[in-house]
Amino acid sequence: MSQTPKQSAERPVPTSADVARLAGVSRATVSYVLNNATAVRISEPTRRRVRAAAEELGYVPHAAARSLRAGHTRTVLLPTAQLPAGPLYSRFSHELQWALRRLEYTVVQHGSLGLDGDEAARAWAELRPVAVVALGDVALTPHGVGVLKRSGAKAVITLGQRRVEGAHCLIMDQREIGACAVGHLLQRGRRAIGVVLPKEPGHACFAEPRLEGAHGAAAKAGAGVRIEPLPLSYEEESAAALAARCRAHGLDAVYAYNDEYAMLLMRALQDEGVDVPRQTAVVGADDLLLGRLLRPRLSTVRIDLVTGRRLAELVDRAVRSPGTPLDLHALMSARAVPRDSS
Amino acid sequence: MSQTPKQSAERPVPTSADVARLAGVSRATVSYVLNNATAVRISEPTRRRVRAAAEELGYVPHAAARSLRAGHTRTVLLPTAQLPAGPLYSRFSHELQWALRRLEYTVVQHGSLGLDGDEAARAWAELRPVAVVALGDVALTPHGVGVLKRSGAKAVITLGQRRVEGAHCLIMDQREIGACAVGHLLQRGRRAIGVVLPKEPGHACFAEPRLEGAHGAAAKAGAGVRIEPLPLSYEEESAAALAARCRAHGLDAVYAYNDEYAMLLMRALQDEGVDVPRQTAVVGADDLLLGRLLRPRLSTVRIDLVTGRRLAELVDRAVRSPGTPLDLHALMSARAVPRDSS
DNA sequence: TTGAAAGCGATACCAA
DNA sequence: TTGGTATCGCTTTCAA
Repeated sequence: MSQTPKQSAERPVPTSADVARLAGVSRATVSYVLNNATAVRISEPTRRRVRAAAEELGYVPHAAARSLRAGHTRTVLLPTAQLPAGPLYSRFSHELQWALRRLEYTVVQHGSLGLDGDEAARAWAELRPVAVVALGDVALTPHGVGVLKRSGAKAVITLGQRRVEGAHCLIMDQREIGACAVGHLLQRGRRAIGVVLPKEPGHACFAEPRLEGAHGAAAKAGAGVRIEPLPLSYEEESAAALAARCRAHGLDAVYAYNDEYAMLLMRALQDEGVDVPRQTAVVGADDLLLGRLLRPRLSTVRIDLVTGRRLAELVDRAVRSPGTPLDLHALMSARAVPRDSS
Repeated sequence: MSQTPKQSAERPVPTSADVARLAGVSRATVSYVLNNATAVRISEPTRRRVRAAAEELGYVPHAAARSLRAGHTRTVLLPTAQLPAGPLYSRFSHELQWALRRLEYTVVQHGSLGLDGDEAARAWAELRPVAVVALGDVALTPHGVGVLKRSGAKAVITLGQRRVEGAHCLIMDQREIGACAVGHLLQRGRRAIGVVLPKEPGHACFAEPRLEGAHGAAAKAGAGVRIEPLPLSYEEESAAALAARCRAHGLDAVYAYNDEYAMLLMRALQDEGVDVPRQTAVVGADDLLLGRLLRPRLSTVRIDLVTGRRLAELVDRAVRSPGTPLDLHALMSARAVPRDSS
């Protein structure tokens, strides 16, 4: 009857004014009804008319107009690094997004794409996000933080190694992982320890601090301990070459960055005729299920990361009461899980 | 001098009017200069004054205001499923986002969070996305597509099993993978074939069509071929139990959904004393590097997915010329990679 | 070459 | 209880 489904593809988006016209009320009333405004009492018949009109026209409010008027958004911006890292990280990021959505935030992913830190911050600020959560090694300068805050960001949170002035910083000390792995190997009596550094660029921001942690643990153990950085790309050939070098270097243990690289290297060592763990111990990190399937079972470092949900709550708190510092202890913890490869 | 850095944290976001005031010009001129308008000639001194003023105030344009005025956005909305699937998928999704950003789109992730298909579509339409790319098994009805298109979406693209009326549909036929795996096993003379179905919910939308494809291949091979669905959760205990059942069922081959589940099951079979591939062949899918490290090396189905970059180009084309159909052949292809486990 | 002003869509104040 | 209207920040025609 009153519908015109044939034109539906052509008809432009109805606005609240269209709804008002159809319902025979003012735009103000439409707004009150559709937003369930409590400060104003609208009669039940009017409410019904408005709702019916909105329904009939297929009215959908315009988020940009609303937030322009409101002066703020519910956008949480997640700057994304170039390359994805492992499964742990990817799960965490998904969890975080899901939890933020649950809290009624709109999640916007935004890579910097070669812009330098401050240009990127400017680009992000155009969206007027209420919060920015920088996960990886995203370049964020104090100036960038200032731009974002001035543009309305209630919270700028970084999750990483470095502390950035002006931002809430949740430090995730990857060094602990390297220290943990090497600590374990030292305890097992190993003294010449290789540390794998993935050649794939996305891993650098994790790999470097882990190596640093390894060095730290070695230094603490005193002289007579050697740490050897070992670049490795995620391919069988590279692993085979490295396995040969391990033997040549006389290493009696390797901490292989994470379980995937560890599995790769362990296989290459075995193919090279090296007895694991007798001659060379191998330790990974992440405690992947797959590591348990190898023989010998892969020793690893279990990383307990804060859940995405927990971080989302923190973001929410920071947004609601800016200024108060975030207290997040135990953001990340690591502990060695000895199995059979070390 | 003219700066007031102390107040920078308090000072509200400068608008183009502030820039205009400081530069001693009108807002129109500011807009012209900052957008490099070609239709209008502004004198060089004026340009300089405007730029300097913008710089000094730290002016950042307001994206919402701009798109409100423009009547459209550059937002591409990616509805996200509840749970992340494997590494292939995750890499693809990252690639896509990156490529879209490169094409100057703003990527917004937006889960449906328990809303039904049409409510979700309404929520998405509030953002007035110029395109919607639904990757997984996102519930999108013809009505939902209508809402989105009427709200200004130039392209609604689904990438999945089902065709949705009104949307550009890129069909990714997962059945091909199951068919490929089972076809390979049949060729190897196997006749009683188990097909693993992950119990983890995020995989259902891939697993079911793969099973269907397996059935199809079996049917084509004629009678005497048996397909047995095997639920498995991603844990060692579950795998051990399943391995025992495999033996009891007298299966001579298993297609294990993907390489991760295959690795898990293969180990359980071996622990159970089953000779792989002699007694039971095992095939995975995804061609993960790790599968090659096992002994026997894991046979697999290699899946060649369209690159994220390619899909991003397609989205861009659909946005620029709506109406024209998308031609994407070879969206996905699968082929068996026989190694030693089958 | 520049400025004044209309208007994008939604909201909230003030009157009626 | 409801309606008129100013406003958010920006772009773009039309005049000057």
